[in-house]
Amino acid sequence: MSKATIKQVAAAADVSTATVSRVLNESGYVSDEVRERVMEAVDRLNYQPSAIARSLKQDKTFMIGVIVPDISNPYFMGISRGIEDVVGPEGFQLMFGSSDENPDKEERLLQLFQEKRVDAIVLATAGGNDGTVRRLADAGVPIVLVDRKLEEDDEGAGLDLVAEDNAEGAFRLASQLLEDGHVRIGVVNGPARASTGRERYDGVLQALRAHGVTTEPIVYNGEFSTEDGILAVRKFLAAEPRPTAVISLNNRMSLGVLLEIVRNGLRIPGDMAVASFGEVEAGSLLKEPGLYYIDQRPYEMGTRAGELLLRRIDAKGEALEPAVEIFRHEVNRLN
Amino acid sequence: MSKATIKQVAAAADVSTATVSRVLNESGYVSDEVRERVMEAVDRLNYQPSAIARSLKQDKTFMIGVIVPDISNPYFMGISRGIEDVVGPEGFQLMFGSSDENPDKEERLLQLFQEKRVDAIVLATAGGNDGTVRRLADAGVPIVLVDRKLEEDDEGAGLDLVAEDNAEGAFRLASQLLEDGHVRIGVVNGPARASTGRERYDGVLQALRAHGVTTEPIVYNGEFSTEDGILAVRKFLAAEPRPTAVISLNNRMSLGVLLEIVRNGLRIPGDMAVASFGEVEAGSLLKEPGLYYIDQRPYEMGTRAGELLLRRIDAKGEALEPAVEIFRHEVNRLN
DNA sequence: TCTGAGTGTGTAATCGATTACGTACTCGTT
DNA sequence: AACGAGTACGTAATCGATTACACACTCAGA
Repeated sequence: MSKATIKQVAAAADVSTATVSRVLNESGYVSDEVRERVMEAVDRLNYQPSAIARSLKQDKTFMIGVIVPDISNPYFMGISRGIEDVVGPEGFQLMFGSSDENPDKEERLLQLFQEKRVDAIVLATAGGNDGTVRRLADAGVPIVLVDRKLEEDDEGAGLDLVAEDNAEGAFRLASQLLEDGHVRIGVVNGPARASTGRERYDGVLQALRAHGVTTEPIVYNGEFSTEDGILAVRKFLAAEPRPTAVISLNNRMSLGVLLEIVRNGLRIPGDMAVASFGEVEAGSLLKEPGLYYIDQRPYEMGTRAGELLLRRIDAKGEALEPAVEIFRHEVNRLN
Repeated sequence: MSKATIKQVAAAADVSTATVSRVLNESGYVSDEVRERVMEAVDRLNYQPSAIARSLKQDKTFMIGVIVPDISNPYFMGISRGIEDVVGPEGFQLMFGSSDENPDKEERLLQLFQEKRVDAIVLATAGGNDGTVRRLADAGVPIVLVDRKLEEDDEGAGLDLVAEDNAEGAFRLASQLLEDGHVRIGVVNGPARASTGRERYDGVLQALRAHGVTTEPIVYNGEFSTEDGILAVRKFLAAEPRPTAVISLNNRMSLGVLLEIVRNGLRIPGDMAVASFGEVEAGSLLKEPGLYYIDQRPYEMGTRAGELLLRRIDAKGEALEPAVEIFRHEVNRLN
């Protein structure tokens, strides 16, 4: 009862495999009578063509590998949805891998995807794999970078790139706190491997300088996890003198920041002001309004990435000049 | 510079393709000298074997299809992590599909996964595809149901099943509210297609009966989305008489419930008590403690599902008697 | 010396599709 | 009547690996 092959269908319908293929793909000429015989055989045998065999012959898998640092982050899920909504209608299926911010795991995924012969790769890199990425690109695998740049180069380094204006966003976010009179600011930063972390932190420093603040900010370096936000707040609360505001450079960490501040019975922004790069879905559960945040547009970034993917896949390896798309944003205040 | 084949490697190392294959798979005998020549050719040509070709020959893709109703729900992400942590070390890669609670989309995914010849399928069904599921199972595709049963049958219907004791959990959850003196309770229910929705709602009804409550609960039927929680609360607040407690039968909807109650300036549980089937990650952001919830154990469910998968894959189509695993839980109170 | 087990390597079939090419028939045109 | 275009279908090569089988050689034990 299992897996019928095209040969069996051909035999059952008393035609050649070529004809069966023609019927199923609606290519070439087939008489109505034969078509019907084939169709009948197809669903009598419950035949499902093997995408494996097809891919081998056609050198096309209709699969797109997506590598993100944290699959449970709504931000990356948003990007994925955007990609899928664009490439899905063209017949492509996404294949996910989460690197968990771990460059080694990311490298394994890149390798795996190449072996699986995905038609293209979307990469939000955890960093540290410039060499592997370049090898793949040289081997002709279409690659679109999202959210994060490679380490070595400041531009997409010859690859398509869809990212955000991190420095500018962080600058504005920090400026808000500064204009509210905060001077001692705790910064919850991500790993230096991630270009987003580096750029956003630079933006904060620039804002401090622009506002004539010379005291060094107190910094916590984490891995973009909720737990990191919690630990950062603990560090800040124990600091002397204690900061009056926290700026968190990633949405997951922001949630941790909020949870820990609330757990300590402090009020936001009364006792501790908070600014977040990225929205916190449940932020409105807070007692009082006043949370500053930058709302990113992951879905739009995803659709744009999807378009770039299709463009590259259509180009079939021909050299295209790399597209770079930078999303800008505004600072918002909750409620 | 692109895609070298095993034939090119063989030529470069001046051996047959069989020998190259033996070197790469460490099977059969190969002399040290030849092995070295081959290895050298492999990385000089930057050769990556084609998983496509291998899969065709070996009838094994090392891919496991995972179909969930909502990929952005941390609950299903937890299950997925559990699965991955068990099957990953055995060389399997997960391939995701989100049905968005849509039976048609789910059917397309089932079909797609069969064509891609995944080695097994994990299904948290949106409902309405009993026929297709059974066809796949008959065709020899190992299938493990998680979280939700098929519609027709009360047991796994001959398939492996990892689920929760929904009726019991909902019974306890509702009982808490009842014991606190609530009589008018708003129930935020999911679609009847989902077995979880049906069973949990039954549990609530049983609790009402057991506590001698005869007034009909006021019910909102949604699709397990956050938006549904919001709409449900609007309905309840407009009802006359207004319920004093809400029980939400799914974590996503619970978040919506909390958000909308807070948005209306009401206190939890003072003005409106809330009980949730499933944890709400950011629940602790609430002003006051008092949220009842059942904490599910998606990760453990995932690992169990992973084990069942491996068992079935190892069995290679031999009939195994179906395993059914039901997780039970306790009611907790936040803070 | 003969035998058989253990090594080392190549030849060719195979997996399940697609597709280039060839053949044959039917018409309408000139 | 000859020709070319359009229609209908089959044969066999092909994609890139794995693997059954065959062959050849080495060496230890009888």
